[in-house]
Amino acid sequence: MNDNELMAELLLPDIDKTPEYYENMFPQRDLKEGARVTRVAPSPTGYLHLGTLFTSLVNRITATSSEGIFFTRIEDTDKKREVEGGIENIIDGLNRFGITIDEGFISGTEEKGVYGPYQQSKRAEIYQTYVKDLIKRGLAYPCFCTAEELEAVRNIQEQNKIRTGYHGEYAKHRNITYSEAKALIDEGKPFVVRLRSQGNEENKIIFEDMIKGKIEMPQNDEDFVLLKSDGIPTYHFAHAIDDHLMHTTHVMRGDEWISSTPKHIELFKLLGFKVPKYAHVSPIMKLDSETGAKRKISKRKDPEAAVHFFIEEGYEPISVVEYLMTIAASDFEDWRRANPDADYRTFKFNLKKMSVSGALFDNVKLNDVSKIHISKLNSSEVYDKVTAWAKEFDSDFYNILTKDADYTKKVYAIDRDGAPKPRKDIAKWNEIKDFYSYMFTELFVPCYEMPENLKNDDMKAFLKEYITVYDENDDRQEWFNKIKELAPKFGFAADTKEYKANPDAFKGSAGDLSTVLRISVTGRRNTPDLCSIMQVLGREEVLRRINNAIEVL
RNA sequence: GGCCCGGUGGUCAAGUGGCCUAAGACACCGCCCUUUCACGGCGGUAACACGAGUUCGAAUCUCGUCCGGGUCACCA
Repeated sequence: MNDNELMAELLLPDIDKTPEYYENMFPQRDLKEGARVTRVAPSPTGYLHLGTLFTSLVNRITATSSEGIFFTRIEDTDKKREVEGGIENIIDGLNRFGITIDEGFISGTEEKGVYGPYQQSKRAEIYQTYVKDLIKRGLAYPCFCTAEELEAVRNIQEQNKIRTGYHGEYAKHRNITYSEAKALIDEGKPFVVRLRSQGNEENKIIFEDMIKGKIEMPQNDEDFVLLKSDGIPTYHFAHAIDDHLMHTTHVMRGDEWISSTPKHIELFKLLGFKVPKYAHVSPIMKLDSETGAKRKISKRKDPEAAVHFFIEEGYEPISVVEYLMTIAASDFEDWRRANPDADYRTFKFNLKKMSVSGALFDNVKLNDVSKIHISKLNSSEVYDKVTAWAKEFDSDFYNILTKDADYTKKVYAIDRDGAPKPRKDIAKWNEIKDFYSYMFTELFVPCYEMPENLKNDDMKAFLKEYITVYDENDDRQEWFNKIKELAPKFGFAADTKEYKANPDAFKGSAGDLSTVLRISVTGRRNTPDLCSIMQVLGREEVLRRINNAIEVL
């Protein structure tokens, strides 16, 4: 055995397999020409982040539009940051937003597919096998530096304005010999395994990013860590091994990874792997309320960073996804207009149409997308969704809604079922409670703020007269005709045009009178069609409310 | 600070040297429709960061400046 082989045995004595073993175990995928294999590789450190949802969507749709595979892989190599239930949070979140998973973790506990395990903490032996091979080939070595030593070196580098990092003359153990290493290990010193980088900072590396285009950077020359002292790999190494063995064709990830891509490319080449295509996705930004600056959306500062926020607010998952699609593909909105009812998954997604710079998260636009979606739902769909939401987040409201399901559905049917132009006014379910409060006696709060240009006596007289002609069976036309017929009796114009042509001749118009009625019945100036509201409310309740108004005025 | 990436209306953006007197969407404003609101229709306000250069011609190519973002870990 030569020194490198001795070193490999010294460092990883228990590893008895070779890379070939795994190469044979995970052969090429059998997919059609051009099929793209993509993945999302989250760390189970908390809730599903908006950015993760976004990149997952992009990965998913890229795979879908090429009839490829989209899989999940859990990057749990950092025990310190791991959170209880982290895998469930993320995978269930993805499922909830309709991001289907072909392979890998498909729920918090179930794995699917033959390229696993899909959890890095369970792949230690695989990584170590490849590391051992690298050591044998003289491309990796042990480093015994402590955190303090590394820190000290960095300080010196900073003082002397030298690029920080473990490279060149600052790579203390780069030339360590077998016997030196053996002595240290016999002393029980912990070590990491570092790459013996073959790169040179003077040389440029050029790679084609599928979103950003050509990127030119200095080659990596840092002897970065491959295996941490606990034998678990760093992200960089795990990425190279996993995406090679799982045959990922397109690595699409957040653009914070651009700067380490030269490391990854060096690894792929040294390992003899085919370098995947890279696509770096721009982050979703937000305007910082304090500084006014545009910055990456942050889990700590922004509630909407955790995707669960949208669920709590009562957004439809599909609305959020559709909104994200408008950010992901600049031609998506045009497509959507041309295909208003098509499933977004049939949209032909093109990475080239992705924005190079980060988009500001636009809640107003999200609401617009969401309103359009909800306007297409019928009353029983709305009923199902609202009650499901309320059951989870507003139990008082849930009880009110379900007390009389048929009644509640009738409420949602107003201006919706069969309406030629359905209302576009609800963006999320938590708005419903307030929006329709007057339809539920438990929530109704009377309010008699009448138009200022009208006299109380006139309004009172009108309402008194109105209840004598009111018929709950009137259709929309008859209903309004009655108000129009009453109008002249009190000095109001029956016709709006008539009133506008000669406003001084009247106290107001029939429109003003219907406003009086509207406020009496609902406590609001603005509501959906009043005639329908009164029909749903029923004669008894309507009369009760009008009589109350007469009393108060 | 080094290294990357970016900068078109308030926002998302189209744009690949002449078709740009710069598209569209959201938001905003006005008018119309109208029982209110919403919807819908019509119209409007509003942008190529700045400076040089290349060119007959630049939002588009080059350089510089400024601004913004990312990254420099035994974190991902």
